[in-house]
Amino acid sequence: MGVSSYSPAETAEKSGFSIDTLRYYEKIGLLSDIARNASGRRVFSDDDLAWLHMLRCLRGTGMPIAEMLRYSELARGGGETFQERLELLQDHDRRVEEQIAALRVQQEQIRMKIAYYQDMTACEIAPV
Amino acid sequence: MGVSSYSPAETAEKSGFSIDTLRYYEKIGLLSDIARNASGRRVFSDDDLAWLHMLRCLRGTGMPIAEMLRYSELARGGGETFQERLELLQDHDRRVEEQIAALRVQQEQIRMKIAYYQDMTACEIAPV
DNA sequence: CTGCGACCTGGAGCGCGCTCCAGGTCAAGC
DNA sequence: GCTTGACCTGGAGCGCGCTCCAGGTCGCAG
Repeated sequence: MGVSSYSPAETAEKSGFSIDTLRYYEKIGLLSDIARNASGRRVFSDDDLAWLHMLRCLRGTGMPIAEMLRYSELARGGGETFQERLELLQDHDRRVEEQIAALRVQQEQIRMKIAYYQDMTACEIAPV
Repeated sequence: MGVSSYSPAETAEKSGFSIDTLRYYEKIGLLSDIARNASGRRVFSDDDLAWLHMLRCLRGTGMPIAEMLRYSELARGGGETFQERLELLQDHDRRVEEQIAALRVQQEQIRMKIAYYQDMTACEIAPV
């Protein structure tokens, strides 16, 4: 069972965001209500980590900060906003799908080039 | 049969790069020996378009400009550099593969969230 | 001969997403 | 009591990859 309370350094390590980025995200409103201890230092909870994990998925799949901001505003809005959050994620999912498809197509071209160079270097190594 | 000679505007349209980007690429050395007509305007050939297509694949799969520069230096080096070009592309291909795999994993998480919201909104629409 | 529009150049500016810095606070260890 | 080190703040700076701008040239249509 985890401790359910994490220092900035631990949170950075677990979330994959740097401490600076965590502070930045709090500043711009991607992270809200991060607890503080008596001396004003941030104390992250398991919920915060779960939220950071979600942010990581969104960023990692190319969602711009502005849209993540929209999503976190919705998340603060409670159950009223489930439908909107759903639509936002579905739109994003579609873009991710397109992104992967485009990568595959371009990767295929690159692999054709690789095959070409393999032929070329094979010729050099064992000519005629 | 194509005309095999293209204005900057045509080239931009066909390659998907903006005219400004084409100029920028020439300036930094990603494009070399672009022909000029009598009045100093760029004239792109089918070879140039093929090269731009390759650049598009590389950029589109996330290769940084610095590495594309390395690749174009090698390309200028002739047959001597096939082996190096091959290795560069193979390394990149591996990174693209990892990138796609990472996208898939994160997409899966997002889809779990989508499923969750779908349950939630289903409940709201038809409660109890 | 004039106007227009596509093009040229060098260089400044921009948007994004962090990343770094100076100067300060606090708690624990020696 | 003093040092150390993790943390705090507001704000400046940065790297990347373009994108835009001012001022100029050229060739063709009217």
